[in-house]
Amino acid sequence: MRELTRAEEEVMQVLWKIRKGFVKDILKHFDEPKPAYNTVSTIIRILQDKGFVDHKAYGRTHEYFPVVSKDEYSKSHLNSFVNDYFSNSFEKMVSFFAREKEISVKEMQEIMKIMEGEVLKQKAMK
Amino acid sequence: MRELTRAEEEVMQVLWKIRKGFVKDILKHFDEPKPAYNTVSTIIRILQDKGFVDHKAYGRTHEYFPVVSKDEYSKSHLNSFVNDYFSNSFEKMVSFFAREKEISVKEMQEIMKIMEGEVLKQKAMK
DNA sequence: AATATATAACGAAATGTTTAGTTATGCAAC
DNA sequence: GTTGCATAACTAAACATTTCGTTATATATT
Repeated sequence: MRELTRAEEEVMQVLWKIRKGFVKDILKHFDEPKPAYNTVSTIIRILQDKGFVDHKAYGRTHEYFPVVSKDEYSKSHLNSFVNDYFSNSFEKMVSFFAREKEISVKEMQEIMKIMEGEVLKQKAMK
Repeated sequence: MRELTRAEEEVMQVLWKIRKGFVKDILKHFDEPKPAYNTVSTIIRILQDKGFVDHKAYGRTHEYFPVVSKDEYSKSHLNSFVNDYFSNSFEKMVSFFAREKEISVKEMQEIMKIMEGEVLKQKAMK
């Protein structure tokens, strides 16, 4: 999957949040100082070319929506990251962060509970 | 922390791997088609300006080494990612990937073992 | 010392990204 | 229908990144 540049990513984050919208809707969600209308419009056009968004036309105005979901992009992005920084081992990545104490005991236990649930689900499927 | 561009990141990956080296050493670790010597040299200079590497001079030749460790950069990069894509919740990120079945039962159990170890360590410290 | 070699610094061209002015077109208000 | 308004398309300029040829300089070789 192509990578998003900084500006493109910001537009995508808005679209993922609002699900669909016209350029002016997207613009509303930018913090000050807001970029010019045309700046957002151009980025949207690039995102269309790259296949990240598409639009539905109402006469001359276009309502844009994501074609690539935030989940899909997250997945691809994190997989590359884990590949480049943790020799493709998700396990190494998680344990690195556990050791770095970025996550508290409570959080770790919460994660473990979720993972136990997944383990059971997968076993049940056999 | 500043972000690394694509080309910069590739040079850093080599430096992190070899720990220190002259431009020609870095060049050796690139896959074909290798970039020109000067391309790597220029990128190294940019990385020095950005504070990611420094060098030790032996007369006119420079031996380069990372100033920012791979761990530091990983940490900063993943924190931004988790912030942007999982509302800053590491837990959400892990459980998303568990659900996506990107990790096998075996791997999850391994991660759980590591995390249990961390939980115990942290409790012991109290 | 003269020449060759290796290196970093410099400069510049090619490419990619970001920003926004200008233009053309359709729609609404009059 | 003419005017004004909103919009997307087009265009171009500013800026950033990537690539590498050229140059200057130090060191090694003869």
